Amino acid sequence: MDTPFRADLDPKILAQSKPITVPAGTQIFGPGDVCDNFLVVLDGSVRVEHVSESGRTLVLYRVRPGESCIMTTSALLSNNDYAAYGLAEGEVRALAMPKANFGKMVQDYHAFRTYAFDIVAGRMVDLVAIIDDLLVRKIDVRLAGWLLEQGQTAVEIRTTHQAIAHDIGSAREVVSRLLKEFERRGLVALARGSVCLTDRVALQRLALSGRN
Amino acid sequence: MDTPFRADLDPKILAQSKPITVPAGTQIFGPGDVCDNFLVVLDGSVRVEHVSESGRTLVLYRVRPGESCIMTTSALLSNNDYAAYGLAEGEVRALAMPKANFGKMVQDYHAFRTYAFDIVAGRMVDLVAIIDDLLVRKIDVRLAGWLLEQGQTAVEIRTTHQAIAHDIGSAREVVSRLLKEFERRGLVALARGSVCLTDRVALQRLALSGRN
DNA sequence: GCCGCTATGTGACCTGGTCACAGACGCAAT
DNA sequence: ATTGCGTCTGTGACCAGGTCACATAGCGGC
Repeated sequence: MDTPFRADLDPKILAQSKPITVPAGTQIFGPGDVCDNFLVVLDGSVRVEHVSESGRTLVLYRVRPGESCIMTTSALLSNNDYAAYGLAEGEVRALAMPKANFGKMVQDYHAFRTYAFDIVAGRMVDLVAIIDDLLVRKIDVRLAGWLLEQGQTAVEIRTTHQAIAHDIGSAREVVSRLLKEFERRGLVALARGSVCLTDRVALQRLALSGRN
Repeated sequence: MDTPFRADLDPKILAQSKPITVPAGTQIFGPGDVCDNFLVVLDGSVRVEHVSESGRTLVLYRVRPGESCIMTTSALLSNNDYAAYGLAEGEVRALAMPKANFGKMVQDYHAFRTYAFDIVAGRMVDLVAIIDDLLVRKIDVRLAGWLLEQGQTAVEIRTTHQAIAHDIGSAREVVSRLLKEFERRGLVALARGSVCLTDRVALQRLALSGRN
């Protein structure tokens, strides 16, 4: 995906925002970091996690190609320090724009402003969706949805129950139990470190059942 | 509280954003509404509630004097329709700024931009705090915190268990049970439609116990 | 008083998070 | 291959809290 405002980029500013590449697993930003760049992800994705006061971590959302870490940026622009980590999932290529240039862009380009608002609003919606999920959606439904999302391209998903639990905001034991149950019902096949989707249709049905 | 960017207001724009007053209980905006004004609350507060697909409602945050409904505004600016209600709690006085003027302000005034980012970042933090609460904070702790917050000025809080439950994202029965328990322990005194705080210190201790 | 409405109390039940611990698998060193 | 260790997975017991069903209690209008 291309950055949607690319056509509007001032060549001078574009020249000043350099492309960067970070290896998989890098912590791109952390709580307390001073972030003086506005990042637009070009390739790969950045997982943004919140760290609660109790030390528990929770996946808030993922920054995908064409999107930006504007939450952190705006948090820092507004002197609101915000306890979140950004972790590179896979190798990440991104465009780094110095803070000053970001300000100029917001000021000068209507399209860029709209883009920024889009991102912010999208994040808001993400967060509210999480709240919604936590309050009303059953975990089996969330799990089924997660499996389908991860398994769009391949049948096998390589991950651990622990990681899944972390992603959907639940506990490892619960995920283990549910996956076992799914396996009993023939929806998935389990192996150490992997889950294979064997009945997407049934999973789909389950995932959608919580939506109405 | 005064709007913090007042000094920066272009007189022409200020002239175009008219003060409005709405009576208590008014629904200021609702899902599907076209919001073509940027609102800054001057007096009173606006409760913003999200409506989940299942029909359940949840209090997201309150817009207090000096703050604005920018979430909805930004959602609309970015063509992201967002299922939320805004309800006037008490009589609300506000400054309504037409959308076009808002755009101009963002473009022209650095201080206004910062203000806008502040609000957005603040809302983000609010939402994340809710998620945090839902995941880790025990309900008795949340209830104690809520009681202290509401009872800052008076000893008696006039409300129903149902309303409290709605506010802290729990169920009426749970609130009833906990309040009864609090009463047994001498922290509060209960009557139909009211809760009196009788031992703030103990409540404080309880409210803080979940924070570390 | 009586009626009707809303607020509150309570028990039974279910989901899901926590704790404790037991296996099972995978890999490396010997 | 065997042993050992670390990680991943399975499982039972328990608890907090949400849901359901219904009982009761306060309060205003008649």
